[in-house]
Amino acid sequence: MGEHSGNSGGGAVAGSASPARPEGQGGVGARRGVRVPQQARSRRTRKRIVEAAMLAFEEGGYDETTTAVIAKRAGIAVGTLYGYFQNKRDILLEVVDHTLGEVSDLVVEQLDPATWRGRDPRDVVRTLIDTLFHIQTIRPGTQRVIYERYFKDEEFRGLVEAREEPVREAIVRFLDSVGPEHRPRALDREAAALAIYNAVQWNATQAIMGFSDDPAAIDAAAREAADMIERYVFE
Amino acid sequence: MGEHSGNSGGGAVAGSASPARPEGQGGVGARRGVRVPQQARSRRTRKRIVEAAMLAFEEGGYDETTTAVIAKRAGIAVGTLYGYFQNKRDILLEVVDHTLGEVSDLVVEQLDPATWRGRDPRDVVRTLIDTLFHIQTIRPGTQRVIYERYFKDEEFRGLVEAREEPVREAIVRFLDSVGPEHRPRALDREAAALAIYNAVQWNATQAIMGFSDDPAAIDAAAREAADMIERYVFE
Amino acid sequence: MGEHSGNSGGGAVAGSASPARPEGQGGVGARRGVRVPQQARSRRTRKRIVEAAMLAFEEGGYDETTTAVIAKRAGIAVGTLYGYFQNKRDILLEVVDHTLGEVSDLVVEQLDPATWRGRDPRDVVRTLIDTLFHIQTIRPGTQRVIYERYFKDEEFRGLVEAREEPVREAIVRFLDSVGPEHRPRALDREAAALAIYNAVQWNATQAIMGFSDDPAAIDAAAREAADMIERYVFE
Amino acid sequence: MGEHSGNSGGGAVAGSASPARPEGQGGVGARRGVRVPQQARSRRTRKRIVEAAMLAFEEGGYDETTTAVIAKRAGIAVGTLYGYFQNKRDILLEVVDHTLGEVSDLVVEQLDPATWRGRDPRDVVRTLIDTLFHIQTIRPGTQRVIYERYFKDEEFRGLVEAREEPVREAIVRFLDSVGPEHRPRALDREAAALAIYNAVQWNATQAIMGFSDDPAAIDAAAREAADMIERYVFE
DNA sequence: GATGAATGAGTCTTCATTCAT
DNA sequence: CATGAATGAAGACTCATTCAT
Repeated sequence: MGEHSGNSGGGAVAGSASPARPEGQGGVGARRGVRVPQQARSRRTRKRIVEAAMLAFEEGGYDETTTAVIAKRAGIAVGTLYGYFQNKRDILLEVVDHTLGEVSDLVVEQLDPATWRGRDPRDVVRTLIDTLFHIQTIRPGTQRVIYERYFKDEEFRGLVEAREEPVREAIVRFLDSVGPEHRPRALDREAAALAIYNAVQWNATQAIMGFSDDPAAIDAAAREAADMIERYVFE
Repeated sequence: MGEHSGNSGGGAVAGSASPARPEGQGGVGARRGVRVPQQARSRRTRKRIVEAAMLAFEEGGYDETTTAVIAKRAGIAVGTLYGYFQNKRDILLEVVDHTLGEVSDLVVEQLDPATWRGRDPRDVVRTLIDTLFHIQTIRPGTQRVIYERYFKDEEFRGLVEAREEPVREAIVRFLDSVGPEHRPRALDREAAALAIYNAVQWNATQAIMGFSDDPAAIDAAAREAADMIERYVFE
Repeated sequence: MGEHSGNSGGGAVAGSASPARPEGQGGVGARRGVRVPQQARSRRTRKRIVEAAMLAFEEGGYDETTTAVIAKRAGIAVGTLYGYFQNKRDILLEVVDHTLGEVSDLVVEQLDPATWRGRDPRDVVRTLIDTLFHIQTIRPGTQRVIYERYFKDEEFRGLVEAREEPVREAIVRFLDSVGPEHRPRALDREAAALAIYNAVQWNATQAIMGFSDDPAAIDAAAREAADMIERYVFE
Repeated sequence: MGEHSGNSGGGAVAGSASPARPEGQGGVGARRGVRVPQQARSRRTRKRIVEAAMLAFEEGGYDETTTAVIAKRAGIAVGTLYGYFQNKRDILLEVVDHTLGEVSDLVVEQLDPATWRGRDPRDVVRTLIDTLFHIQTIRPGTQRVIYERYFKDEEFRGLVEAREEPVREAIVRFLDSVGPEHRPRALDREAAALAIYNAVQWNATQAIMGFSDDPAAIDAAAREAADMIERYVFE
């Protein structure tokens, strides 16, 4: 449950995020020598790479982080990197996938319908907004990298969106859970969830990135966003 | 009024956007060797650079556009570029400043209070949202570049935010114009304007970038956003 | 007779082709850690390596073929490769030795004097040329590799020449078999054989590589070459 | 006449040898920033690059010569190299084109029909063979490189063949010049020229590369080749 | 002021070979 | 003997910036 769903194993991204280059499989080798880790040591190395890269990207951004730095942080040689990943971008893909996986799991967990049965729906909205704000504070550097690459790399964007989907679905479930007695009007749940997600996400991002040193300001922004969503949902 | 306010002259960005490196130099504000164009030809050259860069960034993104390409498009030599701008980033700064200036002017104009006096406030909200959506369609490539650099470069972000301020102020004025008879509750106008701006902006961006080929989907997203804001403002 | 003479066993090249680095080691001729296979399985593994390398070089060339690919094709680990061969080049040496061994055997067999006794000498020349042309069609990729390395690697060249010698000797025997009644003049058999071999070889190579898709053109080239050699030998 | 025809100027190869990548021309720039030298200094730099590369390839081969070495020999920075050539291979292309151009000019000049009018045709054959042998001694290292790349690179091969054509044509003219009174039979001039060229070329290459230290052996090989060609042509 | 040739540090990536398990 | 993860030197190429003409 703590372990984010999907990508369990390690190579999920390589498999799912790059379907564009099928690479026949039949020929010489599966993905030009990229190790499919089966041994314990191998798994550990892969993990170290991802962790090193995560920290490095977090601190320095993607472009600014060289493969050499990642390798050094992971305590391995550059070449070893390329035994596990096709290229630098693929490392980023996995790092982001992993990070968003964690985030997604967290949200889905926190928005678990079971926890809000019987509670005041308005309270639940606050929880939702808090959660959406909170996840932006996790690895802000990585969030920055995400925005940086989001519009530059179609595949990257697809990956991010795939990871955001469970969150949007959780919002849909949340909307469903709000009894009609509280919702005076019909809503296109999907469209509403998307609108809510987008609205809150960018308000959160701006608050976190802009007022990182002023928790009160962040809170205020969260409250304003909650206000907006409440009225949207309940009135 | 058509000419976007501020930066009138050309070097405004260089002066205002880079306060981090004051570089006292001369009283005139001239940076090391960077020409402050006074002659007509010089002004024209500067303009050509900015226009060439704008197109190039729009089409290819910032990192992908080399100074050589900008120069070629501007019909000048690379070296000449550096007679007008300290470095590539400063060109971007000016391009973005210029673009956002246009955008800002457009919004402020379209949201001119004079036009909405007497109209149904809900109509005005639609207009607002339409406008905020619309401006994202102007030079989408440049918008992409903005997101790409936004969190990478503090100064860049400051510049963008400075250009967004008039828009937020227009929203404030708009809120003011909605008579209390339509607003059942008190609003922190500033906070609300920010929340609205952020909410609409990201919904618009996602819609534009994601459904660029499906105007109906964009419209639907705009309507959903309008719905959200309406309830937020009027209920 | 099917099995090409020499190199029967597997390590012949390693022993004979590398006299440059004597490396006394043991009396057996074992090079540093390189296994001299005596066990059946070992011999089979070595064979698989050579076969895998042969195919890989044939398809992709020498430089382009990585040791990893060879290993994978052979169904073994990279490390295992180095249990049988000192380095990649030594594998090539053996591959080429093996290939040229087959070629050489084939030529010697086809030019077997017994078969041409009594036949029209001119016919025999055609046979000779046909054979020399034909052998170029066997594994053309490997032929390409040979030309590629021929002048880059002294030892390699020595190996190739050693394998070509039986062919030149067969030509000498062939010349001898042409009764003086058909040869109006004296010939330095060795020199003539070399001249013939070189002349035909390059004409064949050019024809095969250049007109690989046009058998008629290859035939024409072969006829022209035969013409040349006939006049040279018989007039 | 001394200056080899074609490629006079410097960029001929870039234009003629790479028609495979047309590069629309309309777009951003002609050949991604490759300088089209117009200024004197530029022309000199280009020449220095080609000369440095020629020497480097001659001494060390193509693969073994790094772009850094070429640059250092040329007394310039690596980047400068790429201002004149798209990549390392293109430098080779020009070097080889240049070298073969010289060779070709030399042959054509030496085989100038005017010089052999009235002379004993057999003498002329000797001259021909001598010339064909002689040209192999010019920059043998470059010849080696040619063989090394010849079958690895289609475009490269095309370039070489284009440069060999004038030589083959000269041989055709030579055959024409041999009066029918000396040629007892009809010859397909084109086919014969090719056969002759191939035959002599490889005999020469082998002699030069193999007996580089033994002029007598080279002479002997040349005589044998001459013998072969004479009989082919005259009998 | 304009030009555009020159610079060179900096990047990613490859791959033959080794060696701990 | 086999394995395959790890190594790391090496190389081609880029591009913002400078500066001699």
